[in-house]
Amino acid sequence: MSNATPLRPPAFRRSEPDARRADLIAATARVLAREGTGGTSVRAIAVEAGVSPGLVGHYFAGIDALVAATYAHVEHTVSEALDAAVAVAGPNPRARLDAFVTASFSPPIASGELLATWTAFWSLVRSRPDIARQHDEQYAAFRARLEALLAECGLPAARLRHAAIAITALVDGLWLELCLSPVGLSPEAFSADEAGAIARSVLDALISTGRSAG
Amino acid sequence: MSNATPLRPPAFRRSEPDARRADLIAATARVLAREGTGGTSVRAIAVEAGVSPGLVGHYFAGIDALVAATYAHVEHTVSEALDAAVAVAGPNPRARLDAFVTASFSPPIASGELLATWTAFWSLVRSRPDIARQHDEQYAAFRARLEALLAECGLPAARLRHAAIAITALVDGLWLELCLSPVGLSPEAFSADEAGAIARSVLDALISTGRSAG
DNA sequence: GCAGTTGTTGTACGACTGTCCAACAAGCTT
DNA sequence: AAGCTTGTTGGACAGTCGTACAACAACTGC
Repeated sequence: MSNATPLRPPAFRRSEPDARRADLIAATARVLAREGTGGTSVRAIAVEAGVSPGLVGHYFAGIDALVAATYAHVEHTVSEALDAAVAVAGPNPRARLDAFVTASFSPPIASGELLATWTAFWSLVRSRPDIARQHDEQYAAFRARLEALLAECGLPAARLRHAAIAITALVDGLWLELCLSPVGLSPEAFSADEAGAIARSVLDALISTGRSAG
Repeated sequence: MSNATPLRPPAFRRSEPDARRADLIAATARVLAREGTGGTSVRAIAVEAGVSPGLVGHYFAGIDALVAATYAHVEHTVSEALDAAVAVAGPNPRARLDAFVTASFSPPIASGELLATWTAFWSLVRSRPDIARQHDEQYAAFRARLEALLAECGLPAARLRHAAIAITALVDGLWLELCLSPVGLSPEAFSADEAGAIARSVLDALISTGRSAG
């Protein structure tokens, strides 16, 4: 007998709070992508993360808070992808703007898998003031970046706000429809390339109008 | 003793199937508006409609089918409101287009109460092929009407498709943000009037570009 | 090696979900 | 007035939901 108490592997591993939080958020994003809003529950997330269901409650006040944190994380990923696309576009202002909208309709941003995260979050905005505030902040940040890019292109300051709202809405609307109707499934659907071309042509129209008339 | 069997009012009233269907759909719309997506259940809808919960299953295959029917009905209402706005705008093509976008941001279309119906529907699109088809059809109809209005304005046929996609996305994006951030609650939020002005200025840019360049 | 800390487990709990169906009754037909 | 059709009821059903909590165990510091 070499060992009276057979040494078995640990039943679980401890994690640093931040790492575990990140794990749970990533698991939530995967479940939302795979199962959709309706199939996303505390238990499904716990299984996906390989932890006990009780742990979710230990790190997040509730399922709503977890969804909100997941939205914040996904939006952060999107922001980084957009910044990276703008950075590689070089110094030309218009090229940077084009890179911004093109990236908005390319993976990993334009992916039907992200849609459930957005709809789940939107469902909470109207009933939860704290989540409404989170939405406002993230929307404001998104619009501010677009305003900066438009300012670089020489758009007069007086038109910046409306132009940024317009392009944000245009990109959001195209992105939403792109996620809802992936090309190939429906005969009328437009492709990511088309969405980019459309957004760029609206940018053309807005910027040239601004220059000739303002 | 006037009556051995006291005559009591009927315990319930029968309805024509179509009328009852319409009642249930209207009740679903109200519950979605009041309680949000999360609070919308078969029982809540039955209470709102003043019927027994079992009746819901008698008329609709499931809660998903009822949500889809509610979406179809609300979108029909929206379409009629848009048509009415265009009709009263008179014969001038550009005035008709302006009326279209202005109405898109006015009651009863731009109302936060409608948002839950849309998010609930969007949540079903990716997992239910039949609902995806319904979305494609209603989106195509929406875009077709916009194409007709743009054609009246003299936009060349080659640019009609992209212009209609652009304006549809722009209006959708503005509408969504308008519902998510009612002006007054957030300092940066834009108003319905602003949304209309923004959409009309993009129309200006698109149409004038089309005329001068092609 | 032995506490002490605390991340983690697993389950119990009550409330709620969607679906189903046998019994009932409203209103039309005869 | 009696019968029939069928819209309607109301509860049963199995399942899932989110949350709470006592017990357990992995790791830290001693």
